[in-house]
Amino acid sequence: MINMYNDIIELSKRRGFFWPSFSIYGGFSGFYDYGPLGVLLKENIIKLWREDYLEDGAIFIDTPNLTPEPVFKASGHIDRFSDLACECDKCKTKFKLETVLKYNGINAVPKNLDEANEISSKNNLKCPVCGNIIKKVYDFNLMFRANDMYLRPETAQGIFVNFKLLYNYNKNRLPMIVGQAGKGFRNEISPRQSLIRLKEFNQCEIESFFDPDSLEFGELYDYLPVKLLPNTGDVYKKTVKEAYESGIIPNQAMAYFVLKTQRLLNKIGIKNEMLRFRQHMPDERAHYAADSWDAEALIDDEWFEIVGIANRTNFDLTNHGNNSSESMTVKIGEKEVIPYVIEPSYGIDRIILSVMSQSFYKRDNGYNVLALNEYVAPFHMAVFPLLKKQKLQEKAKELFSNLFPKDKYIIYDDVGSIGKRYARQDEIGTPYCITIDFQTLDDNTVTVRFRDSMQQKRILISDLVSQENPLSALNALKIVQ
RNA sequence: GCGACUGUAGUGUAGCCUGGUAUCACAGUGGCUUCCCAAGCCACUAACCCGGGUUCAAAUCCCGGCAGUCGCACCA
Repeated sequence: MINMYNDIIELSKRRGFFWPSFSIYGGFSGFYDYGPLGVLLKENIIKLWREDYLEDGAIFIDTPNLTPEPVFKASGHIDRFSDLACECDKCKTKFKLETVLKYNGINAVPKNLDEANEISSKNNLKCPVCGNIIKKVYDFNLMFRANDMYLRPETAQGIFVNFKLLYNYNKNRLPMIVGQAGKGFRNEISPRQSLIRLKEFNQCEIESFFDPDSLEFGELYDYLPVKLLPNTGDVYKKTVKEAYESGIIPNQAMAYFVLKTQRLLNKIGIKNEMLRFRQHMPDERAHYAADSWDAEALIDDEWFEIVGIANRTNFDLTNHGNNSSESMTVKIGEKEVIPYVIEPSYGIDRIILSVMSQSFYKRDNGYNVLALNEYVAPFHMAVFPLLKKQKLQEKAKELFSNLFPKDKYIIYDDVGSIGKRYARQDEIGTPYCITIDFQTLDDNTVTVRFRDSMQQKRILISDLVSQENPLSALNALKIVQ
């Protein structure tokens, strides 16, 4: 990695997409702020996600970040969302306990701290680094604790604990698709790479509930072939539909969400050739998952997980049913079942970084361009007076206020020269710039300048402001051009 | 968390070795210019990561902390 990535980090800070949090106090790793442009970009992405799932009849909720202990006791996060770890007294190196056991030729797999301590006291565990005997064994949980509560490591549990209310809302029908956009928190040991590994991050999760006997949803349709890496080691480039039909993706609902995710990510701006789906190896899966496929995006030359699509079976509902006062059983016809869950979980911060990185390029003259598409670009268009002349400024402001009621994502700029303003908009991804010049004062025409081709076209102001949607008028103009 | 390297205006940097409070560019503000791809000129604003030590004097040398990059480990 690191070429384009560095440019993105620098651009983001300078222009206001994102930057490290709390930097006036020396910084604090694992936390990032979204700036004025980043907020717009993020909201646009979440909006695409929400609208895409509304198409499937999804419903959405919003639940607390702080969550009481019993919820995570039931979900398995208290016991299993942690690593047994140990530390060498002498050289202070910390290890996963598993690593030290392997090093010492011990095959036992302790399930909890008691078992781990027992193994540790019966064997002399040598430190792989200095050879000293390791005594200190402890449990490192990846959740943040706040008094007797935990900050949720995923938004999903907020949906599971509300299953019955949601099911009732949904008129007792399956499949049921429920989404939540919100924050998740993980105590990462070493946060790295800006938005890639954050301690506090943005998630958009979908929990889709099914009759366990029919893990089927929607219709698979033909779409672009995409790289698929099942855990057999094979590599395919196929449409998702073909992958399902040839058994590479094991169930229809999983295939449906892989396909949906591919299309959504493409729409957001992840390039299809820089996207792949990789199935987890069995030992790689989360404690709740029976099968998992990650969508991975290419940033420079490294692949990063941006979406995880997991088959959670009825693991969560069964556990909440057993540990709470609520039964999670539903009646379908004659049978009583606990629904199965397929979960596509979107890491918004990573998606943002991927989109920016994949959209970024330098022109021959060295100037930056962020070729964001109109769905996610913070601003749709910019309006300029050619010069800082009162008559041009007035005319430009007039055009701005006529366009604004129809599209709020417009920016007015008269700072610096016209060339600088074009360059500035290129760098923040604005697809169209509209310039008022001296000719405008005579014939009410303006120039429209296209970000990607840098070409211009002159049109009548009235042809633009008479449109219900000026952006689509500009899109049409681009196609004609 | 370990190791190596690093930390100077909003951004990117020079200065650090060989101590004397800081260079340049871009961005920003004001002014002049009929100027369509980061134009020019003038003026202004703006920084030595934090703490301690050595010294008459520390951006510079020493120690500690914090943060970043890379490598190892970690990534449910």
